This record gives sequence, C-alpha cells and structure tokens, in this order.
Amino acid sequence: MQRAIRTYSKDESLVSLRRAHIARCAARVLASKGHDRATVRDIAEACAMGAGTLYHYVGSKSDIAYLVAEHGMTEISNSWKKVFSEGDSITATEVVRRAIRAQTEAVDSHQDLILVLYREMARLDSRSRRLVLETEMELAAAYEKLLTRGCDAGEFSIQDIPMTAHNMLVVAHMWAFRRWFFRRHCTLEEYMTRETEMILKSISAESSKE
Amino acid sequence: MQRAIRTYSKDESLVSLRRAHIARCAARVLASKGHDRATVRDIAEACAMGAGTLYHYVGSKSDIAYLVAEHGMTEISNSWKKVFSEGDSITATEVVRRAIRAQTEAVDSHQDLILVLYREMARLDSRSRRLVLETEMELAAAYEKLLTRGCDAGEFSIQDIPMTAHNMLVVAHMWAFRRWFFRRHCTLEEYMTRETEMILKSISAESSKE
Amino acid sequence: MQRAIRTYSKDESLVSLRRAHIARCAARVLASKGHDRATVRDIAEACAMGAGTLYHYVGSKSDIAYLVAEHGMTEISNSWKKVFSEGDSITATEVVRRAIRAQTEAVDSHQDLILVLYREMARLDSRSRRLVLETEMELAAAYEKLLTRGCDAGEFSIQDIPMTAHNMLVVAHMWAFRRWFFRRHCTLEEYMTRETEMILKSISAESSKE
Amino acid sequence: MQRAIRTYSKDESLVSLRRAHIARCAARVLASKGHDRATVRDIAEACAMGAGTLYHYVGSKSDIAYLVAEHGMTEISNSWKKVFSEGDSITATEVVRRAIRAQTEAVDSHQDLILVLYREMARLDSRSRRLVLETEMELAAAYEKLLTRGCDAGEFSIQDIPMTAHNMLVVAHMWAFRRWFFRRHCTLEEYMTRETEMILKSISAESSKE
DNA sequence: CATGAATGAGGTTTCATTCAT
DNA sequence: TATGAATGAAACCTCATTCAT
Repeated sequence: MQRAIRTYSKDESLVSLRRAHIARCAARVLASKGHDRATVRDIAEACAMGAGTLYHYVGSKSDIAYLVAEHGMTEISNSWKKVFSEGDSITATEVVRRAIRAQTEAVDSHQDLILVLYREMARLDSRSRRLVLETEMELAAAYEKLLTRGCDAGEFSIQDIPMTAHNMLVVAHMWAFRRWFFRRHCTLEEYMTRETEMILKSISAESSKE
Repeated sequence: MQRAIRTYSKDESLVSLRRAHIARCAARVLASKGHDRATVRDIAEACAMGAGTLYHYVGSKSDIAYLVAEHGMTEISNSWKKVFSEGDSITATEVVRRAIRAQTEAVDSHQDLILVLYREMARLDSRSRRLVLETEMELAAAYEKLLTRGCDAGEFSIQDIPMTAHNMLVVAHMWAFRRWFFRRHCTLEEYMTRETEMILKSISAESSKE
Repeated sequence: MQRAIRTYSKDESLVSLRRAHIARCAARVLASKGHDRATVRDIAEACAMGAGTLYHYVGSKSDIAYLVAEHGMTEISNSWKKVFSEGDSITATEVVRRAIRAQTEAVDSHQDLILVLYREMARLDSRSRRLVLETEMELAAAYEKLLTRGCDAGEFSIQDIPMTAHNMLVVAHMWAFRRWFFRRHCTLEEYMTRETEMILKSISAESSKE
Repeated sequence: MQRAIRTYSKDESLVSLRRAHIARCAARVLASKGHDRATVRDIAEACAMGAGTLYHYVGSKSDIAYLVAEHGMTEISNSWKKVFSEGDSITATEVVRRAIRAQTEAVDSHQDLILVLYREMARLDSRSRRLVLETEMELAAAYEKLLTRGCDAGEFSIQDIPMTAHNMLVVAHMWAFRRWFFRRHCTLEEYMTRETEMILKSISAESSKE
C-alpha cells in the first residue's frame, strides 16, 4: 500500500529500499530534534546521503514524516497483532498479560518512533496524523474486545470498557514518554509486571465477587 | 526569584507586570501553534504589543517559553498544594480522591499550558525543562508521602510506591493529552471518578488482607 | 487600484512608496537578466535593500514582476492617452503622426520596461500577462477608432483596419526590440518620422483616389 | 563548420546524427517552456534519451541552445536563399512579393524555432546570439540589395533602404510573435498578401512620380 | 517607553552535471 | 555506448533580533 509520493527515480524496488532506509534513519533524527528543528540536511546526513539524493525518493519534508509514520506504525502494529489472535485457548487475564507485555516491548524497541509519532503529532500533516490515530484505534478496539470477553467470562468487572482499554494503551506509551523517570527507577521487566498487575487488580472480578 | 533575563527596561515592577501578561498571552499562542511554528510576531500580536516592545521585557524567544513555563507551573502547583496540606484529619484514601480531583481539575483549566509544557518540552531550553520537571517531582513526592501514610495506616497495599505516585500524575495529564478521545467519551466528572476508583481499587489493601 | 499582495508592513503609504521604488529598480534588473536569471537578491540589491526587506513589500517573486508590469503599463499608457483625446480639431493624419510619436517616445523612455513586459511575457504569471495584453488592446482600440475616422473622412484607404492598427503598435515596440539595429542606424527622431511617413503613405487615400 | 563542443563520443557521424535529433526535439521543449524553465531532463526525455546520454553529445545546457539555433537558422535561411537568387528575370516588386511570402511561410512552419531564437535571445550565450544575428543580417543584406535594384529600376522610391529592409524582416517575424492576435484575425494567406501590399504601397514610386 | 522597518542567516527545494555500472 | 543515481550549489522565502525614530 505505497502512498503516492512524487519521486524522481523510476526504479520501484530501489525506491522502496531507500524509503525504508530513510524511514529508519529519519526516525532517529526526528526523535532527537523534533520535526521543525530537524533540517532536511540533518536527515539526509543521518541517511548518509546528499540532500539532493534524499529528494529523489521523497517529494517534501512532510513526506519524510509520513514515511516514518507509515514504516513505524506497520512495524509496531505487527508486534501485537499476533498476540490478540491467540484465540480462546487461554484466559482473558492471560491474554491481557501477554498483550501489555507485547505492546510495551514493541514500544521499548521503537521508542524513537513512539516519541516522534505522538509528541510531534501536531506538527505532522493530516495524512500522517490520521495514520497514527487509525492504528491506535485498531489496537484500542482489540483491547475492548478482549476486555468484553473477560467480563463475559466473569474474569473482569469493568465499569467503562473503552476507558479501560485506553488506559492499557497508555501504559505502554508511558514507558516511552516518561523514560526519564522509569529508566532510573526500574527495569522494563519490572515495569511491565507491576503495571500489568495493578491494572489486573483494578479490573479483577474477585474482590467484588466476595 | 526572578530569573536573569536581559531586559531593556529598568522599572522592575513594570517588568513583572508585563511579563505576567506575556506569559498568559503567549501560552495561548504556543499551545495552538507550537513553539517553532509560533513566530515572535504572533506572540507579540497576542500580547497586543509591537514586536520591539516584547523584546524590552524578554531577551529572546526562549525566554518567552521560560516565562510561560514558570508562570504556568506556579499557577498549577498552587492548585494542588493546599490539598496535600489538609493534614491527617481524613483518611489517605480520601486525600487521594481529593488530590487526583484537584490536579485533574487544574489540568482541565490549564489544558493549553499542560500541552505546551509537555508536548513542547523537547523544544524548550534546558532551564525551562528543568523547571517543569522539578515541579513535577515535587508533586510526585507529595503523592509518595501520601501513599506511604496510607500503607502505614493499612489502607493501601502497594508494591512500588514511586511508580504508583507516577501513575497518579499521569491520570491527570492524560485528560489533557488524550482529550480527543475522552472528550467524546465522558465528562470530566466521570473521568475523574472512574479513574480514581480504578486506581484506588488497584492499591486497596482489602482484597489481599482477607 | 492596488492589487492584493500580501505584505508584512501595515503602513499603506510606505508600502506604496517602496513598491514604486521596487517597480522601477526591478525593471532594470529584469530587463538585463530576464525574470528567471534575475535572483531576488539581485533585485533587492538594485533596490538597495536587504532581501528580507524586499519581502516586506512583496509576497513573492511573481509579485515583483506584477509590480513592474502594473507600474510600467500605467506609466506608459498615460503617455499616449492624452494624444487620442485631442478631439477632432485636427485631421486624422495629424493625430496618427502625434500618436505614433507619443507612443514611440514613451517606448523610448521605458525601453527596459517594454523589453521585460513583452520578452518575458511567457514567464510572467497570468495576472501580469493579462494586464499587459489588456493595456495593449486598449491602445489598439484607440488606433482603430482613429483609423475609422480617417477612412470616413476620406483621408485613409485601408483594407484591414485592425491589422493596420496593430502594425502601428508594432512600430513603436520595434524601436525597443531592435534597438541593437536602429540605435546604430538612425536617431529616434529619424526613426519616428520615417516609419510614420511610410505607414501614412501605405494607407493614404490619394494614390488610389486619383 | 562543426562548432567545438566537448563530446564524449568519438564517432563523428553518430555525433552529427544525434545532434540533429537533439536540435529538433529540444526546439519543441525550449519553445514551450523557455530556456530556463526547461530542464535538461525534460529535453532528454523529448529526445527519448537518458540525461547521461545527452551529455555524450553535448557539453552543457548552453550547447543544446546552440544546436537548436544552428540547426534552426540553417533550415530557415535555406528556405529563402533561393528566392533571392532567382535573378533579374522578374521585377524587384515581384521578388519582394515572393521573398516576403517565402520568409513568412518559413516562419510559419518554424514558429517554435523563431519564438525560441528571438524570445530567448537574451538567455542564449553570446555564441548562439551571434549566430542568429548574423543570419538575420545576411537576410537584411539580401533585402537591401533587392530594394536598391528596385530603386535603380525606378520601381521603388525609398528614403532609407536599410530601415525598409528591416521592416520587411519584421513583417515575417510578427506572424510568429503576435500569433495570439493574428491567428484569430486572419489566415496566413491574407496576412501575407495584405502586409505585402501595404509595404509595397509605402515604397512604390508611382504616387510620388506623378 | 513603544514601535516596526530593516536585516541576513538559514531552511526547503530544484537541477545541471558527473560517473560507476 | 547508454543509463540514471548521486551530488551540492544556489534559488526562494521566513523570521528572530536590532535600532533609529
């Protein structure tokens, strides 16, 4: 699903190759400097290209942001899609554990990306913004479905499912957004476990059952 | 504790007055356009001043951001300081309820500010960044003290107090950051109540006590 | 009838003043280098301004061309308008003499302008192009009316009035376009007289009358 | 008389062949976009070549313009050379008729070329410019000789022969330059006839003879 | 004290030209 | 021989900052 970006080059496979390269390198630069502060020259340098060369594969600076968003969201969403599809062989509680874990790990290994995509959201053009939000809504919907299943199975007791699903998303994101705090406080492993257990406790059906 | 900002004017009281004005007006502009997209002229116009005049009270564009941060954090932190000082006359649980409520309401009425301060954090100079983080750490410390008291009193059962304190901070911020989601989903009142109860449930000592 | 050009400055009279200055100076540069070769810096330098300053009075490079066109066509058309309005007190033949003279003199004293406007026509944006053509059509119409009067009065014998009017326009323009030839061949005075008499002879009614 | 253009290729005949091809194709592009707006890539594409290949037969973009000028002027001047060489078997008046006709027809069938060569003259390098002017002067000289013969034969009465010769050149060019006017006003045939008769009337000896 | 005209550094983008394949 | 990817100079334009009025 390649987006229509004006290119100079005609060789489709080379274009794809270079764009993937650009998406990866640009993410680092955008993450560290932000969209407006990062100059096209900075990005080109990070890609080990001349500025002119960059423009053979990209029509404008906005397109770079879009490439980053597209490449990143694809990679990230791939990381958790499989978790939710594990079927009903295990309890909803266990799927929640795995889902939060998978998502947080994905966030951890794409921290730059997450920071760019969310922190810079306001600076992105509407096309990229939509892409990010759509991916997020997809994920939220998956969580909602899972929580509903857990409620039906009597595992969970939740007043507001969408909000709870949302909170779960946020748990993973916070690992990126507040790394300046968490990094000096605990390991990824500890973070995931503790946050997950707090969330599970907050939605567990047991305490109210009794 | 006036920061050392080069000014043109010598009249200290006028300077303070104008700076407060600038901080208030600039916040609006920075919130809507972001630090890099907002021009000094935009800001001056919002202040109903000539651009030259602005520079009598401010040494650089960065200083404006600093003023906004300083002014904003002061105002916000004032909103919650009194809650924590309510003393030991009520249960920790109740103080948590009031604190989250106070903080979320503060965030709600200073949404622009919150967005600027956090979203633009990377764009701010280190001086402003430090200011924001220090204020936040102050608040986190207050939460930690409160949670410790609750644990000592047997109200709470918490594995990782700093992390839990942090999560409480985040609850309030999310109301601003994810307003595009929450605003169409629930009222401020509902948001505060539900989130608070979830947090309380996740740290309540009862379920494990038994 | 000031055109809507985005400006930075708000002082209307200063804007007008500077724009007139820009129109005059830019015409020289555009004439000598052409629209594409002339850089904005070249033009700014010719205006004795910084490049940035130029952009306070002009929204884009195209606007500069438009200013030149507008300023020039106004000035040029003013030069001849009065000739045609001299009324019927003199013979059409005499008016033709005066009109060609007036127009050629106008062309002579605005050679740069004429060269820019016509030679660069293809490079101008449609707005400027329309302006030039409209002015020209106005002049052609005036010639046509004059020739018709001469025919009615029996002074002229013309097969194709619009074409003849057109030829008269061209006489004046050629003084600018082919100056590299005429300048070394004859004076302006000689040029005007000889060309005029040739034209008059070619449309005189006498030879055929007899 | 091949000009010294740096080439990559050594095969002289291939070079000539390709250059003729380039001259023809480039003329179209230059005519429609102008020298500065037309990119080397545009031209290469019109030649159905890669940009690199073009540079095997041409040293620079200026060289392309030169090729177009050279090729074009040769072709055009061939069109009328034979007319003037028809000798003294017919009256000068008749030769003028045929010459203007031949030249105007040549202009008509090479409009693109004429427009490029004259409109873009200022953009061409001095080498190409000289080439065009020399060809034009050759033609002017032929007209002058013809007019002189007509005067000697008592057919014409001309005050300024060079200027009149010049006017004759201009008649043909105007068909290209002002086609936006003439095309909607008359046919080529009508244009040639009417303009020619006006010129002939203006130089005819008859009216003054009497 | 207030103003806004002036400035020029620096950002994005284009394109003539080269050169490895 | 033919190609087109790579390059970087240079173009247009914006805007933080200064300073004369």
